[in-house]
Amino acid sequence: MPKVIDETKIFSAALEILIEHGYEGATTQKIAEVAEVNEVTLFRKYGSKAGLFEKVITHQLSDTPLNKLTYTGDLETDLLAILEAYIETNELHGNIIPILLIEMPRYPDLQGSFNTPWKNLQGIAKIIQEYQTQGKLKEESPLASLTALIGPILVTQMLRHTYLNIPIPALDPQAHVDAFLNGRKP
Amino acid sequence: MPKVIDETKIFSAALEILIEHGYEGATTQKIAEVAEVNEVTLFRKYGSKAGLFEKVITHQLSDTPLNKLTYTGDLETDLLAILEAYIETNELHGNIIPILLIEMPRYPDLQGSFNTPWKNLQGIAKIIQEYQTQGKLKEESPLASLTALIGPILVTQMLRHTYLNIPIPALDPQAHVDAFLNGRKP
DNA sequence: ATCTATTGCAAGTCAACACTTGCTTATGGT
DNA sequence: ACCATAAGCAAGTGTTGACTTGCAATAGAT
Repeated sequence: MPKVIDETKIFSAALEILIEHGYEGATTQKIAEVAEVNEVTLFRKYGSKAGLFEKVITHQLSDTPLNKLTYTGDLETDLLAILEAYIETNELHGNIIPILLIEMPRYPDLQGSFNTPWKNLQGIAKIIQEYQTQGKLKEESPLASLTALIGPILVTQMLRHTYLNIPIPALDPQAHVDAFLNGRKP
Repeated sequence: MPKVIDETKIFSAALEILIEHGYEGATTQKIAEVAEVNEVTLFRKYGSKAGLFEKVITHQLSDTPLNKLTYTGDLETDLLAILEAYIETNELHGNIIPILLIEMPRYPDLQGSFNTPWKNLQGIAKIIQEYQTQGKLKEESPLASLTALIGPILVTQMLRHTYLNIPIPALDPQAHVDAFLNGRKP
């Protein structure tokens, strides 16, 4: 009955369910229920499920800690900031990055939606490249450095989300940065 | 009309489709079509879709390069072998590890199926632990070392499977092992 | 040659999902 | 006070998916 509904509630509900159940599993019914709006409203506002998720992903992922990162000139500080931003993002929306990476190729509808998170990653690659040209970091594809930096956390958190009965130790950002730097001195 | 059908054909078809389309997207129709058997046969032999996939995963993943790895005493050789086994496994069945990691928590049916690949990972952790106790590798949770070793390839290959229009450089195993070792000297 | 187990085939059931339509209701702007 | 707009509600459509059933065909073991 209200004239205007809370769109952010729709967005956060949709993202939450996407993360938990995947794109197929994120049914419009469930989203409507969690967001406390009528299912029909979703179609009237966004046209289709794909249209909804395009807005959801761009909106919800446009202000993660990951795109507030900047180049400071202090390599170790920046690497730590990158790691912690990634961890925080994943704590906010559990495991969103690998989930998008897996689901994207399956559903072409989602392809456009990945532009936002992808720009974040490219921004980080730029920061790394800066340090490379300064000779503070080994010369290699910045994406290679980025995957070396982020890969281990990503896997650790994926393992932790599987709810296996085996305890997965949390990754220590400082130790990881140290190891990364030792391996990547020019 | 034949009396006995080729079960391995069913298994490989099912795994291939699982990888490409996920668990939900791997419909019994598609599997039957690719495996060239009647859909009804699947239900008669395996009872349900979940039952089918339990057999599929244990069978198809019980002889990957990943569980032929052994401790040789030469650290660098073994690390390289681990990396290459992982890469080969993923080339055989595209990206299977992260896909299972993502899909498992969604479908409890799959939980049992992950036992086989999980044992592989634990076997590798054992090898790493051996080198740690010998003082050839930094002491830390073997799983932490393992994720540091495998994480970067896993992410690289996930990115390559997204078919973004951005070229993702392949990871150089030797360079990665070198960096890993530099970072993990005791 | 015969019997039996395994498969194919056709048809169907039941549920869920994306999406639509027609109508009503309330609210905010004027 | 009024009206346009946005939302709710009920019902329905068409499709697809997992799974079932009944029957016919065939190949292997005896």
